Amino acid sequence: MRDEEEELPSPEELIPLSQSLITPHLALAFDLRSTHHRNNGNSGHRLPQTTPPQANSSAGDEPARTLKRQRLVWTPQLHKRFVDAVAHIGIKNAVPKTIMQLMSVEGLTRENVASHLQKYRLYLKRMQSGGGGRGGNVGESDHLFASSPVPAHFLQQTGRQSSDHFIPSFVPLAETLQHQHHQQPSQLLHRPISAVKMDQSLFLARQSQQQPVAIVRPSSLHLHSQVANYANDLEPGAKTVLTLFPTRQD
DNA sequence: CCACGAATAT
DNA sequence: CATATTCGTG
Repeated sequence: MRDEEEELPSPEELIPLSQSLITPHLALAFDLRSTHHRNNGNSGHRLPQTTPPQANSSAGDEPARTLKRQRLVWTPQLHKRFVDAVAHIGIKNAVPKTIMQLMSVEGLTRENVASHLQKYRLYLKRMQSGGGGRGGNVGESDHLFASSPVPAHFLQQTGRQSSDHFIPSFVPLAETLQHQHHQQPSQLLHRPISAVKMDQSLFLARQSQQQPVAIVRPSSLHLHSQVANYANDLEPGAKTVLTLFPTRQD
């Protein structure tokens, strides 16, 4: 009944959703002083990321220069959101933009998702290639992906069947989410999250590079209704999947 | 022109 | 190896 996932069920899991990318500055702060729940209260941080390499010098709302986007670190939690999103729109409809919207992670770009999606697909493929057998598939390299259960239907389909079926009506979640509590980005960071964990340090540690890394942390309120719901449904063995999408495989 | 995705670069 | 960026295609 239970799977053997869950590497570190940190409070973050329990915390509602919505995560935001925090700035490199903060990331560095974490890196330097590990165990400190320094009130980063700093909410004034905006993502340097929204910076298209060029143009935009007019509107005056985007810093637009001098800052480049940091490498995004996909934490298990973030990946979970990713998988949840993909699972619910159906892997068939899972394209970067849609996924990005469903995830509702501030600062997440389509490119970020596209890149991750590409890798995720490879992972799924690899998994099929020897899923039950031993032999080199699913190795140590898949840690991240292994941290989230694969919704059962992502695989297979070597043949190309009609997986086109009904797409649940709650798909437009993205928009629902947005008009639910859409707060301004800046406000999201205002929360005095007490549960900020240091797993992030782990990820930072993996980065031997000197480039600043953007990490994510669970933020505060914000969308928790529906997203949370579908997150629960992820558990296999329950009523799950059928409501979500076609379990068409043969 | 935009978005996707495979290939390629860092 | 993980993520970003490029590039061809639809």
